[in-house]
Amino acid sequence: MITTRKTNKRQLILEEAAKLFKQKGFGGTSMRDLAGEVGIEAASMYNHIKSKDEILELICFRVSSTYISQLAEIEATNAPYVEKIKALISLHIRLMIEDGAAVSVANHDWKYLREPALTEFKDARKQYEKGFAALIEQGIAAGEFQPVNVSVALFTILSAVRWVELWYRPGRELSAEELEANIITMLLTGLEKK
Amino acid sequence: MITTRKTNKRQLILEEAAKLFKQKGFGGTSMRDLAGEVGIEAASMYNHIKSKDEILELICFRVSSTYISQLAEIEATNAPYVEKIKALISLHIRLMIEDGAAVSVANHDWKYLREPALTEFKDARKQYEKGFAALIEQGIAAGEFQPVNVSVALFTILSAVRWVELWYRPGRELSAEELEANIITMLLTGLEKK
DNA sequence: AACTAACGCAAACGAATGTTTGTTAGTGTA
DNA sequence: TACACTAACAAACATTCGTTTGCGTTAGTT
Repeated sequence: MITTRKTNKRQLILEEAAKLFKQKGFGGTSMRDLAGEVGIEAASMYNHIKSKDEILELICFRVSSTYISQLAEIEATNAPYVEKIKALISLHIRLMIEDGAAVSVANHDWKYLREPALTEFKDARKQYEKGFAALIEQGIAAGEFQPVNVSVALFTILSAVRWVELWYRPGRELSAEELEANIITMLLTGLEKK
Repeated sequence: MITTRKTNKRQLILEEAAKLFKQKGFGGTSMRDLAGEVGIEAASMYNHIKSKDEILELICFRVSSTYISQLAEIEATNAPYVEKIKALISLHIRLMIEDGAAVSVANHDWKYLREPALTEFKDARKQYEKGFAALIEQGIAAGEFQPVNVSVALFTILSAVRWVELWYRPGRELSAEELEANIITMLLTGLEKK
């Protein structure tokens, strides 16, 4: 029988940590809490991870690098800018639904990262925002979008997509697809009837 | 000379607490940190406040009751629903700019409230959201709005208005009025050019 | 001048924190 | 059989936390 040696317990710790950090915050989650969830003692966790800070770093950077690589893929297509923005909104919603705990942590607890990880993370986020903003800017230049302030458009979209975390639960009123369609309608065509 | 006895130091504590909680989170802010900011020792703060929890409660409920009373005023007018929604968006932006620290705390750290305050706060928020949602629903029924999903519209607006906290600093590119106009355009008429 | 209340401080409290240490049982390999 | 490695544990570590206690000082009141 194959043992569970060289196990994926490290992965389990990261998953449970993301859930707890989302639920109670980084500072509000003790190593003993986390260990309890994993099913071992707090001391035993140090056989699998270096520190509590390392856990936070691993979660945050996995999320940020996912966003950045997906942005690059979308940038590389030659669809209209409307479609690129739709794809980005869709990416955010899908990632939030599939990996909500980790995304939440990257959204809220990144500020507890220690240097140099903190600066690294902020740079990565800025890089992502720059790329996203550029697509909006080019879309305006191409006549596909209204000439709104680019920062306002960018942050409105990024924020609007965050509440999915607070709201979405599997088996709720709206399916993921309907949810996505409604948010895209709201952001691209607005609330007001013309 | 009028003394500073029976002083407003309690108010000062609350203001500094809001700033620190916003900056470092409730759990990340120690009473010693806060005392340092106020200019006294941690022990001395207990001459002015009952506990750290009380500070959080005072901040959160001041914000929530402001929102609720302002919503009631807007509900009472008989402007078109478009104007009511605009007024609500404007309220959120203005409050965030004028009292950003407290609003931030009420948005992020409310989950550290202890019972029964926690339930009270959640009920207040739910009440506010219900009232807001009703205005959107009536606006749709009146033919002023597109028939989007009401929850999606509500949370998109509420979230979109939150990023002002992360972004706005006095003396930045956009004035408060321009900012407000841009966000309203984005939310009511959408990004896409028709 | 005597009293009182407000307000500050230093010191200490127990509890909880992240982490280290020493040890042990089990497993794969030579 | 012998050795190395993995992974678990209990116990203890120093530090930090929110808070309490006791005591001094100051300022307004009688």
